[in-house]
Amino acid sequence: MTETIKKVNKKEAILKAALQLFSQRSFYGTTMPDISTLADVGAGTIYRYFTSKEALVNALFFRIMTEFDQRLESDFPNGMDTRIQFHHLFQSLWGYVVDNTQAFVFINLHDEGKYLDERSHASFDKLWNFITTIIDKGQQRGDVVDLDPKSIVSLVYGPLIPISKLLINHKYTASKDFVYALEEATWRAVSSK
Amino acid sequence: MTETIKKVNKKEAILKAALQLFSQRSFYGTTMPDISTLADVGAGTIYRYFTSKEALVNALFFRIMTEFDQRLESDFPNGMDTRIQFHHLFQSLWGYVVDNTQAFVFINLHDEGKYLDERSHASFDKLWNFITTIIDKGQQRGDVVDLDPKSIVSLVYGPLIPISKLLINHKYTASKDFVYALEEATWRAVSSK
Amino acid sequence: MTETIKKVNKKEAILKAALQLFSQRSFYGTTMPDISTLADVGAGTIYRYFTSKEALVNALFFRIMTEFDQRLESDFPNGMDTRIQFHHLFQSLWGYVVDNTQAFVFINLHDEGKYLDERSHASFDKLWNFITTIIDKGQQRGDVVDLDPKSIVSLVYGPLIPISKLLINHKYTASKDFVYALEEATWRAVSSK
Amino acid sequence: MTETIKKVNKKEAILKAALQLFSQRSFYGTTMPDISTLADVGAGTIYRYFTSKEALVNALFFRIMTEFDQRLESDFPNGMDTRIQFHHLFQSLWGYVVDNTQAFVFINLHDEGKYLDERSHASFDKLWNFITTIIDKGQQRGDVVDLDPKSIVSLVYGPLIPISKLLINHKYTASKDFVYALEEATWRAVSSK
DNA sequence: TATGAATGAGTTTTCATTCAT
DNA sequence: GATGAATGAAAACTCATTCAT
Repeated sequence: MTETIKKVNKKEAILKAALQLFSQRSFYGTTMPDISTLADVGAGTIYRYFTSKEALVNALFFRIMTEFDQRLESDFPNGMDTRIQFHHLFQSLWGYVVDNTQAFVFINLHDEGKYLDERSHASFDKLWNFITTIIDKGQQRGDVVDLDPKSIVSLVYGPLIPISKLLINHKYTASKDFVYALEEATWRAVSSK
Repeated sequence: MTETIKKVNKKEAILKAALQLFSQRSFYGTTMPDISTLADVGAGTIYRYFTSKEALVNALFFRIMTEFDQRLESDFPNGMDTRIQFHHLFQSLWGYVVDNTQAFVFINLHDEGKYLDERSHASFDKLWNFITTIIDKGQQRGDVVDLDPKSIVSLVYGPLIPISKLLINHKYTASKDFVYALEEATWRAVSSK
Repeated sequence: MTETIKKVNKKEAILKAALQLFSQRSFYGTTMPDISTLADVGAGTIYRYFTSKEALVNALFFRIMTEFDQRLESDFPNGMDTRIQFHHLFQSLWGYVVDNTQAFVFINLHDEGKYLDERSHASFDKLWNFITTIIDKGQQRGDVVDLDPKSIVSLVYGPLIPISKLLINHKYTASKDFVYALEEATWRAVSSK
Repeated sequence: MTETIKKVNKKEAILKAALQLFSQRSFYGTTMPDISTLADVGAGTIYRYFTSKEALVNALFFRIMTEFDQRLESDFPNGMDTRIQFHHLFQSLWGYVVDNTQAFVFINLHDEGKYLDERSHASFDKLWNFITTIIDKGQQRGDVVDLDPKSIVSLVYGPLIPISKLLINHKYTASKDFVYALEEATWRAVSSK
């Protein structure tokens, strides 16, 4: 029992430390001893839970993408109005970034890393595809402007990248009202009229 | 003559190789031999032109930011209508990214690096401030929506980040008409009316 | 226990190897791989105990000077006759050089090195000052010839430098009687009559 | 003519710069670019006069030892009284060290270097043997104390080593009277009576 | 199971030497 | 002859990973 809890705690401590350091210093800029020190475990202990540094980033990346995707997909108002769906999408996207800024920074710093494996790439694509599909359907209904779907996703997702950097550096705070105003602005860009 | 040309060529070859590798593999993921091999110079030669690996990224970052900023600022229609100014800004931004995709990817991968020196940071801030000022003035004239200027800059600048990754991977092509349509969409997001 | 012993052994093995190589080939003429090979440890292991090559010479220099100084100062016949004090000084000086010839060669090869830190310099000065003080007091008592103290110290200490080189190369052996005869000769040089 | 002078000047400039740097930083601590910069010649120019760095130290060492030896041997009062001969030896030794302190420091820092060739070693031995022979003859005449000749040479030569370091650092000045007093002290050590 | 000392391959950097001008 | 840019072998140092405890 205590054993299991401890085990979980160590693994979680390692993942937490890794997230913090990878998002601040990038994959190659972070050393395994850095992680073990921050996680307060022995250097060798990391290798009990992850076979290599690459395995560690991949585990982290996959977990984060999965959580992120679940946040977007859970309670998604399927079958409802495009505007309602967009509202849900936008708010869950922003909600995730505000609550998990470090994780979002981590994603955008690492999504092109050549150390990412198939599964990690797939988890990234899954989220991206989910958003694309929503946009797609909106276009089919004639509610969303007729542009390449990837561009439209970029209009929605892209602004979060510089903003997440501002949030991390505490140069920015996102109030509820603010996010609503941004949603309106983004919807103006994206809606067919 | 030949002397000077050669010298310039070596330095340029090193900068070109460094840009390519840094934008693909990041700063720490790129080794000096990687660069010297791609630039087709001896490993020691890099150190004739740059005192260290850090000095090299900084020289590259500063040069790129300066060129980028000049592109935005040159021929800027000062004193003209906000819409015209926005048009110029959007088109020069996109023009730069389309023509220098690698450089743009490089910027977004490195702008938070702790190896960047004061001058590099200042060159980044200069461009960001230039855009912010344009937005600011538009707001003062009542043409731009009343939101935190940093958010508005993010709405304009942010989408280019995922798009530049798509451009690099040839998963995307930006036609003239397309960029015009995107400008319209972005203007809808940003304009107060 | 075994842990501690091993640890001590590795550090000591490194210091021993460093002493041998530095005294034979000088600081810059000795490479870290040379040292690690002779000490029979991995190249990286040296850096677990010493932060840099400079830190290693300094640790070695300080340790040697401290031991040397303790040898001279321990059991020093304070308050006794100048001749007795000179006897003690001369014998402990020679005793140290005969027993630790390599260390003495090391000292004289490195005492002017610009890689030496404050502490190392201070440890060298401490020994030199100790000898100078003895000579000084002898002069005050009128037992030692009236010459600049540094010169007198040089008359006592200087001859050991070429002799230590001869000892190292086994071109010389210092018997007890021999050292007594040299003490007599040196005393004739140094005594006021 | 001018050519030849220039040539001589360049070679001399190189040797002068090498002497200064080698005596301050030792052989391995000095780089060829350091020397070429101080000599105010191109890096490649050194190789017109000396085939390698080793050849350069050896040329320098040999030249210095030869000059030093000539100073000792020239006008040596052969056939005269031991005391007179000792006077000449001591004064020419000190005269050389005072006039060429850097050269003397250079000698003592490099005489054991493994980069020295046969000729350099021989030039060092020649001087040492010259002194030894004088001592030897003095012993045969019964004027010099009966000790191993190498020890006696060390008594005469050794004190100059710490003193040359003091002279270089301007912590010491050797007046005529001073050197006479030191000669007296040294003669007391060395004379059989 | 957890540790962290030890390792050596790989990284950044230096420098003796060459050679085109 | 003189130069100094260019080189690459070798140096100092780092760090992912292993393994004895």
